[in-house]
Parts: sequence; structure tokens; C-alpha cells
Amino acid sequence: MATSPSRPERRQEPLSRERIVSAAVELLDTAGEGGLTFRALAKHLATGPGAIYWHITGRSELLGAAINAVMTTTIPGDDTDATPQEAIRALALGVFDAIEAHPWVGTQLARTPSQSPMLRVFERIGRQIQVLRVPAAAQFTAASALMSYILGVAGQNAANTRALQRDTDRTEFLDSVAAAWAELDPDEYAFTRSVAGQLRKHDDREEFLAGIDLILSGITARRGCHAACTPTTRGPDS
Amino acid sequence: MATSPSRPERRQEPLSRERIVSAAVELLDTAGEGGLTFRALAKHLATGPGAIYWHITGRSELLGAAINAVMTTTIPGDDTDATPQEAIRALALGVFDAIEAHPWVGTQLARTPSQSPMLRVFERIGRQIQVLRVPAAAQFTAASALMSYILGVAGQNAANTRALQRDTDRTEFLDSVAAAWAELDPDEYAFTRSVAGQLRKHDDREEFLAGIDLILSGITARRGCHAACTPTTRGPDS
DNA sequence: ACCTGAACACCGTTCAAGT
DNA sequence: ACCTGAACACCGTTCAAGT
Repeated sequence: MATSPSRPERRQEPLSRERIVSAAVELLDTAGEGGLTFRALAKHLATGPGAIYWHITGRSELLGAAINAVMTTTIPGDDTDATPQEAIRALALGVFDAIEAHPWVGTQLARTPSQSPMLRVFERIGRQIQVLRVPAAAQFTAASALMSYILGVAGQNAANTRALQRDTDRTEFLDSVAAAWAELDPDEYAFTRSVAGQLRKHDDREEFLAGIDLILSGITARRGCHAACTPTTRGPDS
Repeated sequence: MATSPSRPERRQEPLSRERIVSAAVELLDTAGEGGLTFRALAKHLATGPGAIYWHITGRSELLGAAINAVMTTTIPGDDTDATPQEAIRALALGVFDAIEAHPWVGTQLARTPSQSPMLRVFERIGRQIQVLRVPAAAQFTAASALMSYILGVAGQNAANTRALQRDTDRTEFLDSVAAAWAELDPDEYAFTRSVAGQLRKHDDREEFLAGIDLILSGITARRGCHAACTPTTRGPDS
């Protein structure tokens, strides 16, 4: 394959922010969070570690850029004729799937609180909350609750996947946790023991969606009375 | 203060797992997650780094023990004559306060999924769910949703506190975020802009509790019909 | 402007050697 | 049994020097 001699010859692609970030994602996917090293990344790009610093400020910017790259490609576009509930579920599943494909994202997502990738999700959840006719004063709470729930599941999924890396199978892993739960002290862990069976046969995805539905129920149930109809009023403890 | 000469003299307290862990908590509180170093910890305990390894396996066990120590002292005991909702709120606030006092806990909590400190919280939330007469098949989902929400807020709070460390004031920080939101593209971030004002005057604690109440509403509203009365059935997208 | 790679100031962890 | 601290194999980041 001869390259046109008129163009400046390039033995290899020149370094660029884009190439660095996509190599970082690849490294994170294959070697995990601890595998992303400037030295390993430099070797992957056939250069020295210092070269990367010309394009990127440091490790945390690199991680942020990697998360951004993954999130923007995975989050689904708007489906115009979906109900608000369906749209929110699709959005949530987008985040869920991104973390299933790239477990390291789950750990890092919470670290970018009011920043780019999750802010876009927040915005789109919020719009659906508005479509649901939640009163203005309760919209922030509703969207925040959904976001926090999604981020919480994200973190736990990431942790589970990491713990699962040595175990062979996903169901085998759930079985071992369920078995551990079933052996807990019956007095101290009566509830946990009682749901151990449900843990064994549950589907992570379905469980995640069930939680979303639960919160959506709360949002629509309390529509129009967000301050007035608290189940029990918060008062002095005595 | 003379020590009895019959006992073996101790120039300093002997090393122990307990002393190491409490020194680690102190170090984490003052220097943050990055400040916990075996060398720094050893200096704090007036010994060499190798000594610590006689009592603790490694860094991750040390972090886990530190979290455990903080969580067990902060989570409130059972208040026997509280409503289930009040008990769950008290529990959730216990976790919230632990993270406010020790921000590094928030980042690490999710990493211990089915493990000791959060499992105790899960158990006690679950018991209250049972008191609420949620049908058995829906109990796991309800308790899990509350846990995920709590862990999600925990992670975000930890991230916020870290970002806040250089800023002077908490309200000043919220103001700067709100100001940033207000300057976003009106087309792309219409919702986010519209709630920027609520962010500025909101109280983290109240907001957190409002989210708990929202989920509790969902749990009680759907009591007895967890599978049947989904707002809109999940079906094929087309 | 962009790349190179040695060098600096750190890490967690191990382990022979001491008491 | 328990502690010591030098040593090993790493890190992220910087920076003079090259092209």
C-alpha cells in the first residue's frame, strides 16, 4: 500500500485527543480502571508517556473524556411518540446498558455531578417530568430522585461486575450471594434471608426498571400535592 | 504519671487493628481519600509501613474497615414507636449524615454491595417495608430501590463535597452551579435552566428526604398491585 | 507545534532481619 | 509474635532536548 508522496508521509497516524481517548476506552474495557496507565496507554499508541500531556491535562481529564465518549454514543435519541414513562425508561436503560458494556463508567459517573454527560440525561428526564404535568415546584425533586436512583444502581452494578470478574458466571455469582444471605443470622437478618430467593432468580435489568416504575408511581401519585400529602408528617420525634 | 513497673513497659501503645483503623479514619477525614497512604499512616503511628501489614491484609481491607467503623457509629438505633416511614427516613438520614461528616465514605459505599455495613441498612429498611404490608413479591424491589437511591445521593454528595473543598462556602458553591446552569443553551437545556433557581435555594437534606418520600409514596401507592398497575405497559417500541 | 524519554517524587507491598 | 525499614516494581507528571 503506497501512500501518495505529495502528502506529508505519516509512518503512523498522528497523535490526537480523539485517538488518545478511544485508546483509553479500549484500555479501560480490557484492563479495567487500574489498567489505564500513562505508560500502558503510551505503549498502545507507540509513543512516550509525555506525548499524551500535549493533548490532555492529566489523568482525571482523560477519564472524564472517556466517560463522555461512552455516554454520548450509548444514550438513545428521543422517540417522539413515546409516553413520558416510556421515554424515561429508555433513557434509564441507556445509562444501564452503557455501564453493563463499560463497568468502569459506573464508578466514575457520580464524580461528574453537574457536569456534561449526566447533565444531558438530567435535562431529558426533566422534560418528560414536565410532560407528566408535575407542578413546577416539584419538578426538580422528581428529576433529581430519578437521577440519584440511576446513579446508585450504576455504582452498585459496577461494583458487582468487578466482584464478578473472577467468578465464572453471572447467575453463579447471584447464587453465591443468595447462598451467603441464606446463611446469615436468622434473628439479625430475617428480612434479608427472606428475600434471598428473589435475589437468585431476579433479572438485573427488570429489577432496575421496576425501581424506575416505583419512583414514577410516586411522582404521578403525588402530582399536585407534593407538600401537602406526605404519608406521615415529619414532626417532633416524641 | 508513672506506670506500674510490674507491667511490661510500653513507650507507646502497641499497634492493633483498632488503632490502625481509627488512625486511618482520622487521616481520611483530614487529608481525603488520596491522603490515606501507608507511609503517612505509619508515620502517624510512629512505625514503619511494614508493621501495618501484620494487622491488615492491604489497602482495600483498610478502607473497608474504615467505612465499617464510621457506619456502625453513625447509623441510629431503632425507635420502637415510629411509623415505618419515619423509621426509614431516620435510617436514610443516618447514612446521609455519615457521609456529610466523612465525605470519602460516599465514594466507597457502593463498592461493598452485598457486604457488611450497607447490608445492615438494607435489612432494617426491609423490615419497615414489611411493616408497611408490601406484598412479599414486591418487598425486594422496594427495599432495593430505596437503597439504590440512598447510595446514589451518597455518591453525588461525596463528589460535590470534593468539588467544594476549594470553594469557600456551601451556598456560594450552589450559587456558582446555578449560575452555570442559567447560562446554558436555552434550546438544549430548557428544563435545567428552569430549575436553576430551585437549586440555589434548596437544602440538600430536605431534598434528600423529599426523594425518600417520593419513593415511599410509590411503594405504598402500588401496594398490592406491583405487577398489574404499571402506568403504561412496557411493549414493543414501534 | 508536536513528540521523546529520562528523571522526579511519589505509591502499595514484600521480606530479610531484628526484638 | 510482632515490629522495622530497605528494596522492588510500579505510578502520574514534568521538562530539557530533539524534530
